[in-house]
Amino acid sequence: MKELKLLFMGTPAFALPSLELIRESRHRLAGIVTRPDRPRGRGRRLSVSPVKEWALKNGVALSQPAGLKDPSFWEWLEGLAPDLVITVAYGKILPPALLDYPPLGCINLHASLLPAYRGAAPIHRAVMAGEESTGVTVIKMNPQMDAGDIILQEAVPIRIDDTTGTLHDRLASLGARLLLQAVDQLASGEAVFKPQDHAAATLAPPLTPEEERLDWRRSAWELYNQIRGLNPRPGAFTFFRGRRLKIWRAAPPAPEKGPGEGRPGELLAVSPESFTVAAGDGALTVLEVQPEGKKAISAGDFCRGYRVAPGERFDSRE
RNA sequence: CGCGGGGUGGAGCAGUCUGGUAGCUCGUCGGGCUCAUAACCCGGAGGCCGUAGGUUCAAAUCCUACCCCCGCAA
Repeated sequence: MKELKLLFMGTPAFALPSLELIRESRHRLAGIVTRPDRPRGRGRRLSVSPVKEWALKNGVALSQPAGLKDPSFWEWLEGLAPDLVITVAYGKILPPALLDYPPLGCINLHASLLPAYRGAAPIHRAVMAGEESTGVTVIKMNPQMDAGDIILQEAVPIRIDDTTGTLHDRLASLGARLLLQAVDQLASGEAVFKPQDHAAATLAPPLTPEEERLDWRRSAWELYNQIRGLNPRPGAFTFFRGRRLKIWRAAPPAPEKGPGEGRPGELLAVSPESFTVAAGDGALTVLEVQPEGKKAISAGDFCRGYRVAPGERFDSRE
């Protein structure tokens, strides 16, 4: 099997297991491209991507081009002359010139069973939709987003208590193995390319703040899936006593709960470890919350500290 | 200089505006009651009120600076 010279493009933590496996592989990691540092968070401090940190720690050549057509980037790229470009959650579309540049092309690891959930937020959206399975896919990239031919694909069950966080970690490490397998297949010329069924494609665009808002008229199950889909970030929110309250964790709703008592959003019961809110269908037992400006606390601490009593209301709006 | 909330016994909060004995729901320890308990009753321990300085007869509370935590927006 040929040893390939690889260029890796990625930005968030999802890419790290892939980087680790590549580093340990027979192939040569010649360079890493990640998004430029940008002012972020409170106070507008400069943020460094997880992939950049990894590159610095491991001493791999790094480039952070503002645009992938920049002459300076191309100078850098031609100096490396990679056989294959790998992208894992890079965050930008690659221009055709770049797709065509490496002899073996560009491949991408995506966290869904393509053609389902094309786009930036496949894990969040799969969990929020209550899917029972998802997966990872390695494709040969083409000019359209996440639409290239499939090289390898593997399904993963979504457990009832999975959050986006737990699923993310499993998909990242499974994806890393699948990615490396695909690289090996390309190196040996054994890779098989299977076109996607574009008619079956669905989209997973970035989340909007509005999608983090809990609407208590929805069913307990929909709310449960929304909450775990938004954990560990950005979190689902509601309003309590006029202030924002994030709901970080809830219990899976009881299987058979009809149109419960109480109006949607009404606090039905308080226990030492949780509180239960009426939903449009059934009721949701909340386990962990975070008042605006405070740290996350257990639902029990919340009820004790804030003297929460049945009959109070959670509102979708302030 | 993006906007804003907060740091009070082990946990979560009130008290700060209107300075004057450190409070609430829990936990914990000891005792009692009960077939039983997330039960109830009685009693106890545990706090330099984020740090430093200032004002004052007196500061958790007012003023100044700093440290730390968090929400929104990007």
